[in-house]
Amino acid sequence: MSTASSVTGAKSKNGRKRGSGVAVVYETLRREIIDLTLAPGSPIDEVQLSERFEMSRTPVREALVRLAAENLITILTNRATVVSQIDFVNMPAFFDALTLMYRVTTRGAAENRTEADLEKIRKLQAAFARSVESSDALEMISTNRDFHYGIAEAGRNKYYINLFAQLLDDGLRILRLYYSSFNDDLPPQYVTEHDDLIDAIARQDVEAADKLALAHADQIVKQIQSYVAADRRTSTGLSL
Amino acid sequence: MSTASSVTGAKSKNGRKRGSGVAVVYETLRREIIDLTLAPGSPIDEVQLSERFEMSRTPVREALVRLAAENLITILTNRATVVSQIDFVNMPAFFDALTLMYRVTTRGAAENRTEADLEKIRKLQAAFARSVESSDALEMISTNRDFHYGIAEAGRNKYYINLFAQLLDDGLRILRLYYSSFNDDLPPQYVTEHDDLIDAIARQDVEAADKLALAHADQIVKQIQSYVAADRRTSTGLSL
DNA sequence: CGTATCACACTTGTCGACAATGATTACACA
DNA sequence: TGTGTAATCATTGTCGACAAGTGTGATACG
Repeated sequence: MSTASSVTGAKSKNGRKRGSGVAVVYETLRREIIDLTLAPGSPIDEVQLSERFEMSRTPVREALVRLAAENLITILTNRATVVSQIDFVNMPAFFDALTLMYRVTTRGAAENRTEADLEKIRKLQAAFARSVESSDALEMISTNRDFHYGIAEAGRNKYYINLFAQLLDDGLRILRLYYSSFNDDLPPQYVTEHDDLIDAIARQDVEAADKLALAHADQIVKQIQSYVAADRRTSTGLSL
Repeated sequence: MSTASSVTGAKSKNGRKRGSGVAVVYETLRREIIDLTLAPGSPIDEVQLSERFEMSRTPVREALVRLAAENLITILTNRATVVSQIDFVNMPAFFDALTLMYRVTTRGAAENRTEADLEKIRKLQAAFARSVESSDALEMISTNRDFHYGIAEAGRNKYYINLFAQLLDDGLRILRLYYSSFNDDLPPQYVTEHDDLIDAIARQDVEAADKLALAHADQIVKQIQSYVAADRRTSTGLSL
């Protein structure tokens, strides 16, 4: 091999493999949107992105189309592309769907989990517990999401997994928006609730898992609601 | 206005408005895939499509990316793009999700329906009844889908609406695959069940609506299962 | 001083061409 | 005759450039 770029495999002059460009842009932007690194409403400039990722506008645009399909960005034809706003109007629908998916995925996990699933879920829970101990709110949000996503995967229903992922990511944006509010008072009972959830799944007690998931969901919904209610920035039309 | 193309609005030389190309390709292909005009596994050629729709490959590719995001086509990087196969392996998950969405959307409709919703739903049901009377199986499948989608819209939960739409479309492909099987024996009780459903939604009886939706879903699931069970083409590994 | 109109600049949508990758075919050798 | 290899071909991924809208700012007028 004579090209001076890397050890692993054949790459083109840009240092990328042929079809990988879109994926990089897609995943990077996706992460940044969910992280709120890109604030809701931020304009997205194609040329700027193509310069940043060192590729032409074509693959960038394809990545944007994918993000728009997931409703993470909004493409205004012939006008501009912006990061999608957090939808406070449909909040009740969001809570409803989130609660249902918490329940259904947990039930599914209790029914279908393998030993390997349990092991993975326990690892995710350990990561969550660590973040709680170290009072790292941002890490808590993220590991909590991963924990429940892991449970959903054990349920093995791709329809539920996909919808749940979307809901969890939407929730991530909301929580990060308010994360400073709960920087101090961490809810340590979440760790216990997670442990109970794992127990129910382990002994395949579907009904118990369902009840615990419902209670857990209610808890989370109420917490988010209290943040939103305490913040009247978006609800009132009073600007300045 | 001096350009010699049309009356309504300014169009470019192709007779299309600027950002509309992608949408046309997307919607046309989407329809053809769901209609099984494009059979599962069919290869999709970009050049061929760009000739057919009289535009360059770029907008065609963007439409394909959107279709791939909905899992209607499968893009094999650097290789080929094909119409996604109907997934018989995940059939149980499909039935599970379909049943749940039938229930949840019907409940939602019972809770939130307006008079305008009811009127629309009744019209959709009338269309369904007409197709049953005329023994038009393909039309039945389609109007039945529209009827339940209309109910979902009355529930006003975009998360449920989106998932349900995906499930209904997946189901459409399966039903069309087997539609010759029920060309003769039409299930007339479906019309009655739909009427009962409308009644429950009209008087906002959530529990009754739920029960009816569940029974209706079971009915449909069993019907599909019987088609699939009667056809061993895909299940057995015996080729030829 | 406020408002309507026009021209300019900027961003997006589309195009045609080139480059890279995988499949196919022909061929050589065992 | 079967198998491994190399060249050819078709198709996809990417690029740079052009065209068509939109927003903005300057200018003229009331």
